[in-house]
Amino acid sequence: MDNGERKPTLKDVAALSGVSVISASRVMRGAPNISAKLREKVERAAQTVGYQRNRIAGSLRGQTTELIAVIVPSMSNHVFPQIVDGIDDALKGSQLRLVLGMSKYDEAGEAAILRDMLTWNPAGVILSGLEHSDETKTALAHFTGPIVEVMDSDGDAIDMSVGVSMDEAGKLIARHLVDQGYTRIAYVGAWGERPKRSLKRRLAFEAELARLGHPIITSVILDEASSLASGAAGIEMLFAKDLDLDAVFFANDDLALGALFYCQARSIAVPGDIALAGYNGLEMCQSITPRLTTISTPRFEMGRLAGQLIRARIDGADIATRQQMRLELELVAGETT
Amino acid sequence: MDNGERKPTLKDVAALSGVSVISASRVMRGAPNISAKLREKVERAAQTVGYQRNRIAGSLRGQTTELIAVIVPSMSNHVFPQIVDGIDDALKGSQLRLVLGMSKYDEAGEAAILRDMLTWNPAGVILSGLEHSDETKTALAHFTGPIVEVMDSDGDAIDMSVGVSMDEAGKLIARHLVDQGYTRIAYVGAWGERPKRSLKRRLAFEAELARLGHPIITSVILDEASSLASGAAGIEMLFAKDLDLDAVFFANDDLALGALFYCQARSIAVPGDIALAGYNGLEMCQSITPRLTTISTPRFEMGRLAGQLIRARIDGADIATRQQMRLELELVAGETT
DNA sequence: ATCTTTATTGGTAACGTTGTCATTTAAATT
DNA sequence: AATTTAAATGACAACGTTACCAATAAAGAT
Repeated sequence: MDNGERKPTLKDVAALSGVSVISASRVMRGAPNISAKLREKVERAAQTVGYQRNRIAGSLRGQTTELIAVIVPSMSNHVFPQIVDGIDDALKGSQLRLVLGMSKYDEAGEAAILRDMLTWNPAGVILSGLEHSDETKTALAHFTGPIVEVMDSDGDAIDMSVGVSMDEAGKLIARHLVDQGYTRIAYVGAWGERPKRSLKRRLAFEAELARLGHPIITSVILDEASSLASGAAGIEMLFAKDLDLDAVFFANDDLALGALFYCQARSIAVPGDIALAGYNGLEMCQSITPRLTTISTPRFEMGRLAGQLIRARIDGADIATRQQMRLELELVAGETT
Repeated sequence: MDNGERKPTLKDVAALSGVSVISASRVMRGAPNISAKLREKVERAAQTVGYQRNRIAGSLRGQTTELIAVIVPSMSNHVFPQIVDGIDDALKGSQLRLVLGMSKYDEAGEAAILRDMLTWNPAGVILSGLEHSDETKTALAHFTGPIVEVMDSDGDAIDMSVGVSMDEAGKLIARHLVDQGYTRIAYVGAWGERPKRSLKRRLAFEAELARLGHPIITSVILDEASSLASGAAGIEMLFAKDLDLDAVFFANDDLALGALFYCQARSIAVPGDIALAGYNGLEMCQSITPRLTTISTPRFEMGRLAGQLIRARIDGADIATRQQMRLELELVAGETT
């Protein structure tokens, strides 16, 4: 595969087509004011020598890349892949590329990855959530490109943000459960409440329950990561406490589904014996019987908007539209509550 | 946040610490043979001016980046995110970064993204599957770094590969169903059998069924993407044909689960009325009741190995170990067959 | 036919780093 | 103490592109 020779450069293309290097450059990157004749000559020469642009060189000269740094907690999760998919969708058709890093829900990890990514001079940065370590903020202090924080809308963005309200989510579910007549309500979280937005959601949930006169009976926060298995473990733990609960809200659908399957396997009636609700609105929730009550979050859409904001600022560069977008949540009442 | 000044460079660090630029460079990238004194001076100066490496410049000079181009079909899928997670895991601790692209299951799209990515001079490339358009192969013809194709092991790799055998998967399920006494067996695929490896799996499945004396009754290939909903649509379509089937193998777990939920919602007994089997071994399969029979694929592990191969070749550069790794599949017999 | 304006092309330098080779300094050997 | 070897530092050039400005050619205006 390797013919041993070095890659053809603009110089080679220029030489072959008998034009200057700078003209070849202009043709290759589609700059304006190029005659058809010249364009054709250069394109043929490029074809012949097998020229490939060198974005590294271009980026050095131009002092900016077309790379977007994206840092998410993890990909083993149903949420972030869809965010990334949305970002990619928004970037389609541009020359922008995603550089991906995973923080594993660790704030120090996020800062380290971010610092590394900034050495590539990205054109923009996308982070998840609004809570970041001081290190992260310091690293971004001298970054001049657009920054979008995605997921959460309750708080101040470093630059721009696209998210949903954790506060609203907690309240929505609390009201729904009380409306349905449940009074002895519990909560199950996981992974030590990382990221922090799950904590915000829980606090809003608990506050609203209290306000409605049915304060939370107990909240269990597991150490393990969210999974179907830990959801099952969570509800088992609650049952063991013998608290006569009638409803449980879980930090996410994975946990809630795990609990639902746990109940189904043991013939515990849902919602007869216990009502269950989750958060995220995974496709799964609407396909199973009974359908899981949950809050549907616009994951793909958040990613897409984040990508669009970044792109708009890079392209148009027109205004430093420092904005925070809050998207709507939807309570999807299933048959588990 | 933007203080208006340009970013500090090695020149600034060198000036402040009173050493040469090249010495500052050596300290910053941890080159050998540096006196403690010099190192300390430089590091303090770097700290003071807030120096950040510029990998773009370094990459131009060194004619190589530390970027790994990864192209997968999509992220709205349970398979590829885990592959990516595995790759990231393997790259952890190195300076290598993932640049991600999505082909949307389109071969022309793959080639276009790949060409674009190659303009960034990546150190390595990871693709999914072994089937690629000529354009893709042409684009890679002059690429000198390591290339790993992940997912599939039935066929020739461009360079290296890590995958499982589609042929074996098809046979495993065929034998299992026949062993269990099923004789009137059907298949449901989706998304027009993209990527091609699902086709390979089906053909092996059909061939093995025929060999065992119970040729496939019918194979339905849906146009829509795989999802729980399309799985339900698939089995509904089969029932409508009134073929007196006793088992169905689905192209993946999403489809199979969709079919299972469809049956559960309609009190169709599984496996009494119809047996169902999927492919991938998602966590979900083992949590529901009845547990879904499926073939478990080592997704994270495939990604991890792909990352390790790339990393080994880049680091050690030691041998052009042109290898193809085939990982084991495991039939997970659940209660749906 | 001459003068402007605009479209098209070219030349030079610079982006920030590091490979290569040269030089100086320190350590080891005779 | 003189010589050899190794360690530490430095100078220079080059990686391939494009921003900036200058020059030329074409088109339009008078």
